[in-house]
Parts: sequence; structure tokens; C-alpha cells
Amino acid sequence: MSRSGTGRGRGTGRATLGEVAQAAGVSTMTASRTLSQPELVTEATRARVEQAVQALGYVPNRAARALASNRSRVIVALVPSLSNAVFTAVLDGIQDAVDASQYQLLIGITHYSDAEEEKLLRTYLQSDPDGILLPGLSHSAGVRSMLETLSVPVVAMMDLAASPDTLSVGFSQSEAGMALTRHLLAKGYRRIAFVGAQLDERTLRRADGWRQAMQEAGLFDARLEIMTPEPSTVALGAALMQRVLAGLPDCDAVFFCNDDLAHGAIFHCQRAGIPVPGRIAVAGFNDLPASSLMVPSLTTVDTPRYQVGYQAASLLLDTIAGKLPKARRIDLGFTLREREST
Amino acid sequence: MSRSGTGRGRGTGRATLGEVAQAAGVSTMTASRTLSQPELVTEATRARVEQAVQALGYVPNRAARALASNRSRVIVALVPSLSNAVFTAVLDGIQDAVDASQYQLLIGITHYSDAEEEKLLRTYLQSDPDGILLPGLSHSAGVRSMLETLSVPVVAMMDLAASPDTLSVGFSQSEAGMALTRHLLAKGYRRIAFVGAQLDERTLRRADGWRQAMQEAGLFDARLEIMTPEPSTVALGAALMQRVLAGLPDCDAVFFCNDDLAHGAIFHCQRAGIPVPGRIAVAGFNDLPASSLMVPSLTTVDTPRYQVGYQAASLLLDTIAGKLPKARRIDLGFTLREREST
DNA sequence: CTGAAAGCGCTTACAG
DNA sequence: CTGAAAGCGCTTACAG
Repeated sequence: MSRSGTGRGRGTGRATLGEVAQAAGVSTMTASRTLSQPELVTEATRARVEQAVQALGYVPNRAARALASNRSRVIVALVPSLSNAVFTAVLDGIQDAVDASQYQLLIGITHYSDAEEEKLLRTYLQSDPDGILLPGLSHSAGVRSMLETLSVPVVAMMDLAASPDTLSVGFSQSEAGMALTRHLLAKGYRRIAFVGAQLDERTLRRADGWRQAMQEAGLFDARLEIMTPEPSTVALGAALMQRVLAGLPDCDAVFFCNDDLAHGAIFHCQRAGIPVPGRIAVAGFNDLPASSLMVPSLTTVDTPRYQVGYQAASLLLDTIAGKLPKARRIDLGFTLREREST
Repeated sequence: MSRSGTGRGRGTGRATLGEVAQAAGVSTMTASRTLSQPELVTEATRARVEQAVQALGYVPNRAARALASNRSRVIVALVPSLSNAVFTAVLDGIQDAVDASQYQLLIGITHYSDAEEEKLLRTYLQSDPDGILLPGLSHSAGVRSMLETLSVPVVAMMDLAASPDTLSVGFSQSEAGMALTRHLLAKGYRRIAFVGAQLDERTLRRADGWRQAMQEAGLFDARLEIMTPEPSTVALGAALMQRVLAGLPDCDAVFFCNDDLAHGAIFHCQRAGIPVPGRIAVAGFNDLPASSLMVPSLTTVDTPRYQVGYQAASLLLDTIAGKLPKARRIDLGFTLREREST
């Protein structure tokens, strides 16, 4: 015997579309159509169905819809970290774009690990996503082959693809690195160090930009490049600044790959009584909220991360909908913020 | 005619469990069992099925599984904001707990709005969640009635429920507010202002704690309470500090409801040449990463937000699994960090 | 504009 | 330890 007198068998106990249809005196498929394509139905029918929906508190079952329609209406977004304010802004942009659609967003945190990225993607394939948002351009062979097999649209975020085969929304990390370095050169700094942490793809591209600008100026010196795989934090920035001051006494400016490192560096100098930029200039990247307010205010590069998320998600949704995008590679640019610290 | 020669009809084009079963020479249900309860199957069968899974690159279809089993294996987590580092840490904890399970996490951002919270919940009901994580204890009537109708477990995060009917994981916001205020009183400050922004539930509870401590000390003065619904940011902290200095000249200490406000306040004082704590003491809440490193370092309350997320998700998953929790109300406490700014 | 029927890809009592 | 069959709640060509 069924567990209740409603005849719902092993169901959820919630109203089904069939029950809505019955209450409205129409067939299930007419009820279905009323919800998905109301313009194909008489006004009278629509009213009766909508009333039944209200009366029964009907909530459509996504799993059934996905299974029957063979469209999951799911998109997956992978980001490296939530601790990095850059990616929370990207996610905010994605959310806002997706919220306006019928799509459901599945968020995965890769912790900057290729292996985790691959594992997450594999798990999320169970939800049969209609599209995917990924950070950056470089992925493991496993991820690349999964994406090929899948044949759903993929949009790369935060950098620009070289090939037009890849949909991408972002800005040139290397040009931004170059622009900031050139600013420092123009200010007269000569021994400009680059300090990179985490060593994700974007940091490496910024380092490329720094290297190129230094080479162009005839001032490149490999000893000025300080790289560590440790996660980028304020505390690490303080420690690395100490290391620069001790190990590179003639260094007159430091380009930190992220603002949080630069904040730590400035705090360290402040505590040690080292004038910034008098003794040494400090620049960061991303223009985090504190950067314009701290003392000295921080020279940095403002990046359009919310827009990256918003536009990447919009591009993905448009592509899923079969619209031909105006551009397959959307360059949102960046803005140099010259402040007191340089 | 079907759109391909594979006989897969309007399907996804991916291997199904039936195809795996066929390749392994067993029935579909034996294949199903091999994946879900391998201990109920001979080793030989298991090997053949697993080989077929590998060969066909089989990925289970979540929608079909959810529909057939009437268990979505979905849990929903709502948080107010991603800009607030507190909630990204909560989410990290939730993710880590959920990743170890077979559950899929759906994340929603309420932007501190009851209306958005209700809308998100309504949307996520389409996924028929097996459990829900919500920030705080107070929700709109609409949300409360949805939760009652749903009858799935709900865990409140970041504060402690008064009633044992509610599962909750967090700490007492009001006691934390009291503890910090008492620290300031013990240090000899008398005209201690409370500055609250956003005015979410947690900020209001911290204000309650401040008020109670001030009343106990016979020092309460309503003019010392400065509340604004604006979002909490570093820039707002600088502006509010300016307002305190101008409007409350005898104020000797300020308790900001969040560290980012306190950071802005310290930056403002630094820029204006106002000694902290010499002229005025500054305290925050949450112990954000920069707080221990800035100059002066910030007195604040360290909150176990990652653990809140992790334990809340664990409690939810245990409850879904039918395990009786040891406690329905998990108090993770807080830690006062006495530093230079007071 | 509306409907009967098949089917999406799984799982689940129930037998054997 | 393994299987036949029904069913989860929808959508979709195809008719009329």
C-alpha cells in the first residue's frame, strides 16, 4: 500500500503538474505549455492553470524537467579561491547575470589546483551543464579532454585568449604588468623588483609584463624577480618586504602581484620606520578597497573583475541560446591608479 | 527517425547505465547496485561493471537519480554577501564539509535582503533540497512558512538559537559585543561609542552587548550609538570616524561592528595625525587578515567563521542522514584579541 | 489551441 | 547474489 491516501506513491508529497492540470481541467501537456510558452494558450486556459498553480502551491521539479527536456539549465563556474576578493567580485558578476536567467549556477572552488579543477569538473558533469565558466586559459590535459568530449560552450575569465576558438572575457594581464612597470620607470625607479605569490597563471603573466618592460628599459635583472608558491596574504607581503629590504639593498621599488601583499609591505615599512616611497616605492595589483585609503595610498592597477564575471556569464548564456556573439574575446581593459606609495 | 544511429533517441548522447549494464552482461539494476552498494554484488560482477564504466566513460545522470530516488542530494546555503570576508570563510567551511559527501551545494547570495532571501529559497525549492543552511535566526514570514511546509532540516549559522527547536551553529554575538566593551571599560575608556553599519541581525546583537555592558557600568548614553544601514566598507569607516570625532568630542573609544570599518577609521586618524589609541581608541570585530598587521594593530574579536560553516554543514548532513546530533546548538565561542589600537 | 502516449535515465520494493 | 517491471515528474514531436 502507498504511504498515504493521496495516491502519490513514492513521490515528494508536493503537487505535480498532473495535479495542477487536473485541478484546472486540462491535460498535463497543456499545463506544461501554459508555464513554458503561455502565448500558445487561450487566456481562459492560462487563467485556470495559473489559479491551480497558486491553489496547490505548485513548484516545478527541476530534475524531471531536465530529464525530460534534455536541458539541465545548469551552468558551472569554477574559481580558484573565495579568499581572494578578486574572485568574489567575479562571482558577484556571474550571479547577477545568471539570476536574470532561468539557469542554475553551480560554483566550484579549485584552490588553485589543477587536480581539484579536474575533480570538480568531473563531479559537475553529473549535472550535465549547458555551459562552463573557467578561470584563465591553461588547464590540465584531463580538463581539456573533458571539455572537448562535452561539447558545451566554455568561457575563459580574467585573461584574453590568443586563439579565437576560445571564448574569453578579461584583460591582458601581461599588458597590465607592463603598464604598471612603465609607470615606475617613468617615475625614475630603476631597481624595480617583482614579487609574485601563489604563482597562478595571472601572476605569471604579470611577471612577463614586468620582465618585458624591464628588458626594454635595459634594466632587467633576474635577481629582482622573487617568486613563491605560498598563498598571497597580507602577512606574506610583510615577510617578503623584509626579505627584499635585506636581500636587495639597492632595490628602489617593488611591484607586488596583488594588493594584499603590498598592504603587508606598507605595514612592515611603517612599523620599521622605513619611508614609502622615500626609501622604497610599493605598488600592488587589483585595487582592493583599502588601497586608496591606507597611508600612503597604494599605487595599483584597477581591474574590472565584477564586469568580467557579468560579461563572461552573459556571453556564455548568449552562446548557449545560439546567439552569435559580437566578439568571442572581450577586452575589458584595466586602469592604472597612481597614488602616494610610488 | 532518431537523430543518430545509436538508438539513443533524444538523450544526451552519453552512455547510460543501461549501456554499461549491457556491456557488462548484467541487468541495469545490478549495474545500479554495483555503483551504489558494491558490497551487495559479487566481486566478478563488480569488476565487469567497473570495467564497462571505464570503457564507456559513464557519468551518472543526477537528474535521473534524483527523480527516481526521490532524494535530490542537494543542499542549499544562503549567505548575505561575498564581499564580506566573514561569509566567504563560512562558505569555505561549508564547501569542505560538503565536498566529502555526495551532496551538491547550491549557494545563494541574499544581499542582506529578506525579499531576496525569499526569492532565492523559492527558486531553489525547484531543486527539492534535502537540507538548508541559513545565515542567522530571523527570517521573513514567507521564508518561515516555506521552511515549515518543506519539512527538511535547517541549520542557522553565526548565532545561537534560543529555542532548541532550531539547529544552530555559531557563537553569541551579544556576548562577544559585551566582552569587547568590557575590555574597553577595563582599559579605562568611558565614552565608548558603538558604530554599526549594514544593521544586519549580527550587528544588532553586538550593539545589544555593547549597550548592556555600558548600562552595567552606568555609562550608557544613546548618543554614543551610531547606526547606518550603508554597507560596511573601509571607506565608510573613515567617514564615520570623522563624524565621531566631530560630533562626539569627548568620545575616547569606538567599537566598530566590523574590522573593515575600523581599518578605515585608523587610516583616517593616521592621515589626520590623530594618535590611536592616544587620542581615541579603536576596536573592530572579526579579526580580518590585515588587523594584526596594520599600525597600530587592531583590537578585535576573532570569530570561528570557517568552523561555523564546516560544523553547520556537518550537522545538516548528519541530520539528513538521520543521525541524532550530540547538540542541536553548537557554541563555537570567540576570542578577544587585545592589540595596540586600544 | 489542445491532447494521448512515449520517453528521459535512473532506483526501488518484490521475487527468486 | 541477481532480475523484470513500474515509476519518479516532467517535455516533446505528432495529430487533430
